[in-house]
Amino acid sequence: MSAPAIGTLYGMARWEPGARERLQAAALELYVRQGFEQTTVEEIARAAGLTERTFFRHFADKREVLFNGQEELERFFLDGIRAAAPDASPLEMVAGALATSAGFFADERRSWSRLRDAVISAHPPLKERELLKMAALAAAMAGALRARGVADRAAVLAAESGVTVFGVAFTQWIAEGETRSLAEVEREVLADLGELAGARAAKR
Amino acid sequence: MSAPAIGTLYGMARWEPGARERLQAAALELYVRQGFEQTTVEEIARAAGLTERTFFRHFADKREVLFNGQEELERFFLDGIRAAAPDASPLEMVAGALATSAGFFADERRSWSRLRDAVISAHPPLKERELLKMAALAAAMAGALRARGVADRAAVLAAESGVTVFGVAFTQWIAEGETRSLAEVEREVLADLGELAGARAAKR
DNA sequence: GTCCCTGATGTCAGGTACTGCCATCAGCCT
DNA sequence: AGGCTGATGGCAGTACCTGACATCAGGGAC
Repeated sequence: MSAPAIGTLYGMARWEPGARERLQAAALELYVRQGFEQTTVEEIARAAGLTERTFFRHFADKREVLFNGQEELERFFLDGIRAAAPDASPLEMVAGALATSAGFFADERRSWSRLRDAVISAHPPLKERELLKMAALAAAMAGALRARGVADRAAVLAAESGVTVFGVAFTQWIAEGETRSLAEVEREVLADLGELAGARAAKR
Repeated sequence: MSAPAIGTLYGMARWEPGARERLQAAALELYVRQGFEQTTVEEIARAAGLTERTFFRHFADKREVLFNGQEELERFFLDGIRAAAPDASPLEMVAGALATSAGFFADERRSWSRLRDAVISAHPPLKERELLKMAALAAAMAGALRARGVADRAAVLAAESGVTVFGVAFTQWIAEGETRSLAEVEREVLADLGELAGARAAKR
């Protein structure tokens, strides 16, 4: 259970460290270059200097290799909800989660995110996995909201709306020419949603 | 391209008609009885009196066999949007789509829907496919909203919110003991969403 | 009636994703 | 010195899915 000695000064490890990261980098690169279906797991593994068998020890399947920081992202969102004011409304808690989550996506990540998103959007199997991750995120947020005393129905609706806002904001954040931070865009989209729900006469 | 003679009085067709439906019924039954992963396509095909190869002529993959009426469901939603009043707000158009869509789920379908939903919810691969279908539905609705003059951002938000409401309402509709129609439940959930977005001080 | 076309199905071969099981072997601990 | 640990490799096997070709009843053309 102790952490392995990675890159000590006194000797090479038995294997090149960072196998997992090498696999992820190789997979993204290959998926971009030649498409998801045209890339075999064997190919990815060899590009990372490993075997197919080892690939499946690090990732449950061929898609999962592109979905890593999920637990961490989830932690950001949940922390945001837990840090909300005691008397905040459900949507305010979600707004807090969105604000916190933006910390996960620093500006340096933008172009990498753009690349990754392009690959995922271009391949339905990858899109499916992403949707599942987002659904899990929404479910976790709903749980956190319930833990804060929000009623069941409201918790689910608020959480799902939060994920929707995140998705729309994220798409805008990686759009060509967009320079604002994710947090800024999220605030704008959230405001749009409020306007949409509040408007009774406004169209277009 | 002409319709095949199904069940004429003058002779048996070369093959038992309704192959597609038999495959769907067999698949659902087997998925329920022994689980999705424990069921092979070969098994489904044999249960329907066909071969594995024929299964894949009717359905793109092992999951797709449970997702059939997608185009029809989509048509219901889109018709609802197209039928909305010219001066309706985006959310009102979505409300119209929801109301129309409820026509797709007559009360006789409720227990079948419950069974199908239980299987899908219990198996992540199936859940993934369902999420993809719902995302496609949202995208189609957003397109229909844009065609009605709704701005891009608002169209996407309204469409995604509509799908969220549909999902929550559907879950409630198939809940044990629920007797109201889907349309009624949808109205309630939609009202809850409005309350959530409009409330600035209301909690729990 | 004969011929040919159509279309749903079957058969077969093959590729790829994924899994179970066992072997290997550097580094660490005792 | 010896044994344990843990990441890896090798190999066999199952199941998903596809392409190519064969089969053959029904129906239309003549």
